[in-house]
Amino acid sequence: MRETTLRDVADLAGVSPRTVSNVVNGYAKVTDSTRAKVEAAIAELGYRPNVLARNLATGRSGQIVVVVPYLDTPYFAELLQAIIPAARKLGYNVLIDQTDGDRQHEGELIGRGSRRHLFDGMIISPLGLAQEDLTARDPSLPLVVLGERVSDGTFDHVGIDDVAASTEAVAHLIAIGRRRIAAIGDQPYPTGEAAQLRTRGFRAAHEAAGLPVDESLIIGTARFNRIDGATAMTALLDRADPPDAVFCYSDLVASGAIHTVLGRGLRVPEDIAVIGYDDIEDGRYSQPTISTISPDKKAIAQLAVDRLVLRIAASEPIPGVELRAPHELVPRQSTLGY
Amino acid sequence: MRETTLRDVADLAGVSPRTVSNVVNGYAKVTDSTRAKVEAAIAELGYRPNVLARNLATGRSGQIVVVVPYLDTPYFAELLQAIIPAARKLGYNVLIDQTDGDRQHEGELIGRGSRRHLFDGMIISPLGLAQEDLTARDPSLPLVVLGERVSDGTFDHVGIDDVAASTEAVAHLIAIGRRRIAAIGDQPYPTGEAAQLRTRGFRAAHEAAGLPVDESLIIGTARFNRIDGATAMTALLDRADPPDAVFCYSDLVASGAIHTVLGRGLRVPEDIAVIGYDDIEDGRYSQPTISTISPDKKAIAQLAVDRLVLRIAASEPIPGVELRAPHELVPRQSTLGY
DNA sequence: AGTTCCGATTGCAGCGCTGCAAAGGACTAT
DNA sequence: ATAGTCCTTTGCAGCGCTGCAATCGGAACT
Repeated sequence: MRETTLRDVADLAGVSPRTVSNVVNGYAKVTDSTRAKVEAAIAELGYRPNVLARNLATGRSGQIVVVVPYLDTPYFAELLQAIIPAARKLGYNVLIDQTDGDRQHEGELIGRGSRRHLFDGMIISPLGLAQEDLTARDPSLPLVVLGERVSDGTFDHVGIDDVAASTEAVAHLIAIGRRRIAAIGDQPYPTGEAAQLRTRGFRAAHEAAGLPVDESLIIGTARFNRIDGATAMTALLDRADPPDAVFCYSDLVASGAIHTVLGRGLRVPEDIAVIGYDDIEDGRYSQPTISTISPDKKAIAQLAVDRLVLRIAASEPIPGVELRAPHELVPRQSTLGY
Repeated sequence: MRETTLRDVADLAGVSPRTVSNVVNGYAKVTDSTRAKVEAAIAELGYRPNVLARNLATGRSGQIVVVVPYLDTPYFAELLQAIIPAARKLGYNVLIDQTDGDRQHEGELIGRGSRRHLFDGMIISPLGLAQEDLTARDPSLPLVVLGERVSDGTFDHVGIDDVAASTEAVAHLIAIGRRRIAAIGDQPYPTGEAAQLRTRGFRAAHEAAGLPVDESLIIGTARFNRIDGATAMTALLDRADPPDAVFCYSDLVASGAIHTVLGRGLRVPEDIAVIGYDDIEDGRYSQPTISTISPDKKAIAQLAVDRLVLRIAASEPIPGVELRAPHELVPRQSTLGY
C-alpha cells in the first residue's frame, strides 16, 4: 500500500496540491475554512510529508552534522547532548560523525565529500586543523568550529576564553598555597593551539602572582585522555622535586593523574592538589571530586547552532566571528579537600 | 554556480545520463572504454552524486537512526562509537536520537512519526517499552531493539545473556568469600525487564551456592546512574547489618556506590566488595578500578546493524529473532583488591 | 548473406515536493 | 455598472536521480 501523498490529500480536500503544501508549511495566506478542510483530510488519511522529496525540491537537507574526535569522551558526549535539542528546536536533525582523532579524516570531512548534500552545515570540534586542511575545504559548506582558533575568516569559532579560564584555574592553586605547580597537556606544535592557550594562562597566573615558572613542570601529552594524565603524573612523581599541584588540561587527564597519585599512596589534595578542565559529570562523583573549569556547554551549543543556522540562511558569504561562551571555576575536593 | 549533475557528466562524456548513473553505481555491464570515458568526465567536472535526489528516486534514505536514552551515559556512547563505523561500512549513515529517558518519546519514535522518511530503519535501546507502545508502532519501520526482551515477534533483539552474566558476577562475589550480598538496580515493574533479568541471575547464583537470598538486600532504583548507586548504598550502610558485597546493575551505579562507601571511611573491597555491569572505560581508571561484566559491544553493534540491514533489504516481513553477543567477567580491584 | 541472440546503452516517466508567476475571485472605489 | 485592487489559489515545470523496458549493434550461427 502506497504512502499517502500531497496529491491524495488534495483530492480528498478538493483543493490543489499546492494549497495543501501551503497548509503543511504554514505558509502564505490560507483561509481558515480552506485550512480546516485540508487539515481534516490530512488527519483522515494520516498523511505525513515526505521529507526526502521536500529536500530535493528545496535543495536543503534539514540536517547538520556534528563532527567530534571521539563520542565516548564525556566532554563531547555532553556537548552533543546539548547540541541535538538546540538544533532540533530550529528544525534541524543532527548527524554525528567521529573522526577517531584522525586529522586526515577531519580534513576530508570539511573537504568536497560525497556526503555533502546530506547536510546543510557542519559543526566541527577538531583535534587540530592545519592551515592546509582549510584551504582544501569546500567553500560551499557553512562551518562553525568549536575550540580551535585557526581561521581563514570564512567560518566561525565558538569557545570559552581559554586563556582567562586557565589563568583562573592556576590562580586558584596559588590561592590555596601551592607554589610548585605543574601543567599536563601542552602541545607545542601548530595543531595544538587549544593546548597552548591553556599554557599561556598557566604562565599568566604565575606572572600575576610574581611566581617563576619552572619550564620542566610543563608536560606535553599527545591527547587529553586518562592514560596521558596517568603517564605524565608518573613522570612528575619520579622526579626528585615533584610538584605540589597540577593543572590538567582536561578532567580526564586530571582523573588519570589522581589515579596515579593515589596509587603511590599519596593524598589529593594534601600532597598534590589537582585541577582539571571541562567539568564532565565524572568529576562530580569521582573520589575525590575534581575541581575544574566549567565551560557553559549549553551556551556553546546554542551559540554554535544559532550561528550555523544563520550562516546556512545567508545568501551572501558572511565573515567569520569569534564567539565566547561563559565559563566558571568550580573548586571541589581535589583542591579544597574534604 | 550550479553543482554539476549527472547530465553534465553525460554531455561531456558523450553518453546518456543513464549510463553515467550505471557507472557511478558500479551497476550492470558497462564496457571498460565507456567506464573510462565517464570516469574521466566525472573527475574533470568534480562531479558528486546528489544523495537527496537518489534518495527520492529510490525511496530509501541510506540512513538509520539509533535511539538511546542518554548520549552522555558512557555505555551508550561506547556502543554508538561501535555502531557508527559498522553502519558506515554497509553504506548507511547514522542519525542519533536521545529520548532523555522519556518513555513517551520512545513510543513516538517507533510510531508513525513525521521523520519516518529520513531513515530506513531503527536501532533502539529503550529504557523500557510497554506493550502498548509496540502496538502503536509503525509496522513499516524495520526495527532492532537492544537489551529489552519484550516483543511482538516483528522485530529483533540483540543483547547479552543477562541472566548468565549476572549469575557469573554474583558467583564471583561468592567465590571471593562474600556471604551477605546486596543487589542495586532492580526494577520490579513491567518496563524494567532488563533489570529483572539481572535480579534473576542474582538469585540463581545464590541458589547454585546454596546461599539464602536476603530479599531486603535487593534495592530498587529508578535509573542506573551514579546518584542512584550512591543513594542506595547510603541506605544499605545505614542498616544494622550492612552487606559485605554489592552487585550493581551498571558501572555507574557501582561508581556511585563506591563513592559512598569510601566517603564513609570504609574500604573497597576489604569492607565491601563491589562489582558493576557494562565495562565502561571509567571503570578501568577509577579508584579502585571496578570489577564488571563486559558485554562485547562491538559484537552487539555488528549484530544489530547486520540484522537491521537484512531487515531493510527484505521484501517480505521476517520474524523477529533473539541474538546473543558474548560477555565476560572482568575482575578488578573493587573485588580483588590491590 | 541472413537470421538469431545477447549484452551494452538509452529514453521515458516519475519519485513527491516546492518556486514562481499567473489566474481567479471578492471586494472596493468611482 | 465597471474598473481597479488585493489576496487566495492554482498550474506548470523541475529538483537530479533511478526503474523499467525498449532499442541498438555486433557477434555467432545456419
